[in-house]
Amino acid sequence: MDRQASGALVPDVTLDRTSPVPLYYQVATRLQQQIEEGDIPVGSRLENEVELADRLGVSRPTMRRAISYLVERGMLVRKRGVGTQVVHPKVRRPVELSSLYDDLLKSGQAPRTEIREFEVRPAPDQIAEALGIPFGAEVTWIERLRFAGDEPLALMHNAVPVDVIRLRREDLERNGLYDLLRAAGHVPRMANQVVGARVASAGEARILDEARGAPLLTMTRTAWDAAGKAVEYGSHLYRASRYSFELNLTS
Amino acid sequence: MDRQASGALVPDVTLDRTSPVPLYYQVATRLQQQIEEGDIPVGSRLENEVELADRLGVSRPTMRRAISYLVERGMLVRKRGVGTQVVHPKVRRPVELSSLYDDLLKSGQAPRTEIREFEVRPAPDQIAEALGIPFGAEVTWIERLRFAGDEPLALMHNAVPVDVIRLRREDLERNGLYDLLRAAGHVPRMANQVVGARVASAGEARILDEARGAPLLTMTRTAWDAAGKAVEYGSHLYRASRYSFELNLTS
DNA sequence: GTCAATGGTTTGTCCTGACATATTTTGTCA
DNA sequence: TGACAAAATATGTCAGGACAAACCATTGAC
Repeated sequence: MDRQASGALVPDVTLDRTSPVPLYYQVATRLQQQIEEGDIPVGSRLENEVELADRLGVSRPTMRRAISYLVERGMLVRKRGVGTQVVHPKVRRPVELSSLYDDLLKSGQAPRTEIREFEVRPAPDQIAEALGIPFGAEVTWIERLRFAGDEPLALMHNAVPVDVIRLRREDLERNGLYDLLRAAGHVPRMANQVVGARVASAGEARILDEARGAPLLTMTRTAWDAAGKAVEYGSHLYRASRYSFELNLTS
Repeated sequence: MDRQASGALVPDVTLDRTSPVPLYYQVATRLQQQIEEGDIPVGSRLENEVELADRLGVSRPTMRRAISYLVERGMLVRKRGVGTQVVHPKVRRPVELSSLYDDLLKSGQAPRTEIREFEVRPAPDQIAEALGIPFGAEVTWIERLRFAGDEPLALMHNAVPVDVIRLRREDLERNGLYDLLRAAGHVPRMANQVVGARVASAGEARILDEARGAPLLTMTRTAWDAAGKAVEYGSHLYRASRYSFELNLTS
């Protein structure tokens, strides 16, 4: 019997030690590729850490770190005394903080944005509190109507502190708010969302091209960047007939 | 000038090296306590890793691991060349996979459950597919009406594969489904949720004590345990007038 | 024949040591 | 005084070794 029997064969990978990309990350990325492409089948056991590290020419801590990375992302499961297994792809999808604009782009629909209101003004108390900024601090206040194709989809209200990013109307027409925030270095990393439902008022129904009394999804959100700075407050209305939230959660 | 000036003082902690609890976890837990109790103020910089490790009598990798643990939970932020800072508590809440039952308990309301249907039967094709089990495999099928106080709150439908847990009607009346799953060793770790809205049919309105046409929140969810085994499928209806989802997301 | 002990395999934890790299501060020179 | 260079400081990465603990399968005793 030979060591190969102990686990699925992980193909050799070429590592670049001169690259600024960390070794553990290179290993993790190749491993992920091979899993996604099916070179390492779902449910199969990997070779043990020591052998793997040996064969790839890295130390065991580095190998462990690469594996840990994939374990945290839900692709692998480790069991002490047993080994490391590839889990089912269904469970693998990463949690993502995405905006409606991103979602539409990904699903192949053409997002279009009509800006109905755009002004810099002091934040209302309730919003200042949600953002954790002083009462009366200035924010950019936006009302946008988001279309998918020709159909209106969502009526969105946002407040962004002016010291986070100086928004311009033109940029907002072409890009999603989250793209602009990311580009400005304020990557949204955490968010608190409340999702509810109510029926449309007459005015809302007219704007969204729905009947009065139609069900609407409501979402209010506060988002923070990695440093804990509040970057966005949003209060949105979605047509329930055309949109629903898809979420992937991890404990 | 003395080294103490380099960062906030982290009080000494007592570590138990004979305990089965890992050192890094002991360190992380004490650190978390001190942050939560305000001993280490929000926004302050910690001492550098080497000093901290030195003073607590652990190696730097162990210290780093403890800090990394808190960084992943969003309590600390590290910047290379700068230091480690305590972030604002608002951002800190951990992502949790909780059930409605848990949520109600936490918010101090008294949850009560009326079981309207309970049977073991072959899974409908659509549900079998969501769970990733063979067509016709047996599941426990449940319809429950959940009350908060005296008011009906949600009408819940669930399917749980029989090989995951053998549910009993009595247990479900006293406990939430997630508690039972946890106790059986199938801790829900990942979930895919779709949240939408629609108006109540006449039958649904009668059960939920709402008017016909009242807005309802809909949620369908599939949950998996750490090993990637599907443990639960749920399709729920919530009264929008009495309930909304609160979510904490991390990228 | 059944149950308990045992040994091998594998991951989990922890240590020491070293060098790399990003950032800020200090110091020097024009 | 201003700009650039160098040093100090902090986290990031990587190696190699050692022991602990959980799990599984086999062996052995009753």
